[in-house]
Amino acid sequence: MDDERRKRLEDTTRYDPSEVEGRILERWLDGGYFHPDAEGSPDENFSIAIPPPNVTGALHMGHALNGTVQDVLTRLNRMRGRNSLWALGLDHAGIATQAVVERELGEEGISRRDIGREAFVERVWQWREQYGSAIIEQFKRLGASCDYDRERFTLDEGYVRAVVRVFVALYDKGYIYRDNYIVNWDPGSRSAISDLEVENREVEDRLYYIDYPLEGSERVLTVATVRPETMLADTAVAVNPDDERYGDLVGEHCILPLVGRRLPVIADEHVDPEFGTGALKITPGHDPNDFEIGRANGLDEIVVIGEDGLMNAQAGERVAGLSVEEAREAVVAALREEGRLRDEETYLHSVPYSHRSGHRVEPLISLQWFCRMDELAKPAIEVVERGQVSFVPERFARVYLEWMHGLRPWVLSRQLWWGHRLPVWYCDACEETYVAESPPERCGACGGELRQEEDVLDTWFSSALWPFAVLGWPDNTPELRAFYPTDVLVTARDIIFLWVARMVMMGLEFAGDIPFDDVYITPVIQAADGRRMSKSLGTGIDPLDEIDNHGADGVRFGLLAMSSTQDVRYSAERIQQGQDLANKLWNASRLVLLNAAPDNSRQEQAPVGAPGGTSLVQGPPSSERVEDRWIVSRLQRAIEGATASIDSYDFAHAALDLYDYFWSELCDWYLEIVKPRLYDGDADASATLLWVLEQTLALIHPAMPFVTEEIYSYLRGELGDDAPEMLVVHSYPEMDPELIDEQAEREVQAWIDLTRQVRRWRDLVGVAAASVLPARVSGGDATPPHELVGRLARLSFDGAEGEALATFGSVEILPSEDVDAEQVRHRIAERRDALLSEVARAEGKLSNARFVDKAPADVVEAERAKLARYQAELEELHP
RNA sequence: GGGCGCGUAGCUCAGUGGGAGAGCGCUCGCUUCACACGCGAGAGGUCGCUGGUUCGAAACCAGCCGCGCCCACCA
Repeated sequence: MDDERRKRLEDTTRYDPSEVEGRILERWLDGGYFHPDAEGSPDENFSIAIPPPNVTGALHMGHALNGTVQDVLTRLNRMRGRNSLWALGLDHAGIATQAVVERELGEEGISRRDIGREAFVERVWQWREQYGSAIIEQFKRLGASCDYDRERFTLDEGYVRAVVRVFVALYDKGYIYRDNYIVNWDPGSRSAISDLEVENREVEDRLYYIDYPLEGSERVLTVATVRPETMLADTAVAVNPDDERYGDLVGEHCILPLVGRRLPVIADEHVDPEFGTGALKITPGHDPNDFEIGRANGLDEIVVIGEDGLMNAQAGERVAGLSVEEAREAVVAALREEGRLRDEETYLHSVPYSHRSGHRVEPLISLQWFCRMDELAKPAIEVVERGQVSFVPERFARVYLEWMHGLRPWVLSRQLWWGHRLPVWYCDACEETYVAESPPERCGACGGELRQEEDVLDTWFSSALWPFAVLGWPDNTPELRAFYPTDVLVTARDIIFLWVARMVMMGLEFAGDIPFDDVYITPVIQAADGRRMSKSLGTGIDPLDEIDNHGADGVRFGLLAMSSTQDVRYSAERIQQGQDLANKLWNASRLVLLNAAPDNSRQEQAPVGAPGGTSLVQGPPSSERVEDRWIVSRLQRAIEGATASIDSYDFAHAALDLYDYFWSELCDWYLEIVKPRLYDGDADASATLLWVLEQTLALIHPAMPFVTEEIYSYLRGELGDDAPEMLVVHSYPEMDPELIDEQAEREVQAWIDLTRQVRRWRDLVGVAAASVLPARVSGGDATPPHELVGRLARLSFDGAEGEALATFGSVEILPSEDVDAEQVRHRIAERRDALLSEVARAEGKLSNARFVDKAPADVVEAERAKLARYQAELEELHP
């Protein structure tokens, strides 16, 4: 370390993330550490495909958590010597992106239709060029070690080929087809949307009871509906086949009020006799349920609401051109006028809304492209049932499987401009349809001109190909060969159906293998008050602000520490804890780096041949001192625990256990114990400290990469020339059972217990903190560990005499003017009471014959040992 | 209607069959030569309720109460 660096280390008593993070990131990027060669096999290598953020996106807490988790896994595996790729890219996000650019146009007072499709799409591309990399820069600030040199976009030229290839193949298999079918129509985006893009909201509506007169009779059939305007498209009335009230009417006809159409009365199981009047008006054109009934009974399908959300000509002169709401009022008014409205009441029920636009979904029959899912689902179900793809937490596997078993066809086409245009061409002259990767010049049947389908694909169609398309499929690229299948998918539970399930299906169908082995579902981070984090509610917290205020390491640690198998509330305290930890790491390292005297003679045994050439340069220290063996042993425990936790995706325990090891064991005890030796230039202490620090930094690096890398830049000079250039490619510590030293652990734990007992006693009897109390070792000299306990608990063993005030093990505290005798008596009385009650508890348990007989022997034995300990302490207690 | 998850210290959460834990907050004491983003000590809990299983339950089982989420075509 040169003088300037040393000076800086000495002067910087507070770790400043904002000064460090930018230049560390730059060194990582310049070093190419995130850009693996496409070599080796998927089994040897490690890979993750990032859930591609929307180009319109800004980093939110979900990304921050999700990104941190993926980065921990990627960095850990990279350090383990596996060739590791975190594949990066952005999603074109059809509706979202189109909406952003449309809004921008709107501010200029123009609509997308004013400028036309080509110009509009051009405009979106411009927008993407200008703003589309914002979120990528934000991921960098988090420290995400993605491969920024292999960025993909779901509308890249290669990606388009992948989408077209898949569409055509599914069409050729007969899975993709075009049909007139009832769909969820979103009047907001003016497009069909899939079932998954619909959310149900509780809404208070009015339920109207309408009399439908029976043909040739005075009787009426009363139906109940919340959508009276759709009666204009009614084509039947249905009753339950077992409903005795109406059994005689099945086969008869009603006359539709206002319209006069004859409606057959049919019987259908779907009708609930308990609801309303037990008679259901059937509107196949505007209700999914009625649509099914209609198809089953061969009913006419009439559509009265257009894709513009207005009543169409079919609805009749009276209401044509009106909005749905206006039409409802008009229809109700007309019914009332004709005396057909029997009753109305308020009614609370769930109503479909578009997840995207927020508009109330209008079910209607429309000509769209669909994909059958049943065949694709079968193998995707099997791989999860077999555990070939496993979910963490496990319960999500059931969620996945339940959904997969009831899959309905997927509406693929969207009436948007931004997206993958369907590879479908029509000949207007002869109505021929061509579905192909590239269309023929002219219609093969009649020679007419071909016109490409205007619709684009659901964004999730291209997303479904992500794990292999991001690696270059359909080309047989080196990346595909080296990194597919990926190891793990890290995502949120709300897109298990939309995305995860479809990736499994498409991966199996087109890439010939599962897309990932594990699916780790992250918790949803709620606002601190338990509400959803959202911009509109004002409950969102910007991760970038948090990084500004607490550093990326603090944010990462906090997110890991607060994560769980269930949803969590955002914890500012955990972030602060992470920031404090970074500072503590920095300062503890300063202590070591500024005082350790490296013993270069110990650097010869550099293990070679570790994968990736990133071996530890120093072997473990060989000190015989108990405390040195203790910290080395405790480090092994920390390695074992953290590794096991991360490998089972338990990030909170990994983070908190590392915190505990570092702060409570390494700093609070080992550093305090070893300080005098360190200042004296003790070679064993220095060697142990440097080695433990190196290991600890490596251990914590995946979670807190910046601060550990910064410290490593100072440490590296102490390690010798073989040390890896940067910590990011340092080998990850492995637990060495040889270094576990139970005897040292017991011994030092006893010192710690003793020290704490003395400190507690001092505090309770009110001794001033600075006072050094006279003490004596019963039956011996003040040798270690008493010397040590004396230093840590401020005792002096300088041969004073007198009757002991208190005894802790072999340490006797002697009277002095600093101790208030009255307080001591009081304290002793309290302790006696506590011990007596513990003794009573233990004796009670042990005198219970059933306990002694039935409990395992070791449990009984442990209880006896406790009792003995309490009784011994009682005897030692001074009167 | 079905399913899932959760009720543990003032707050946010760990703990899943043998003496109730962490972080923050709180109290007391410390400018102890790495760190006041610090050091030492402490207070604080009928583990939602009721029953059951067990020698022993915060944990396992059943029921109930409360909260949250997902799925579902009762108009």
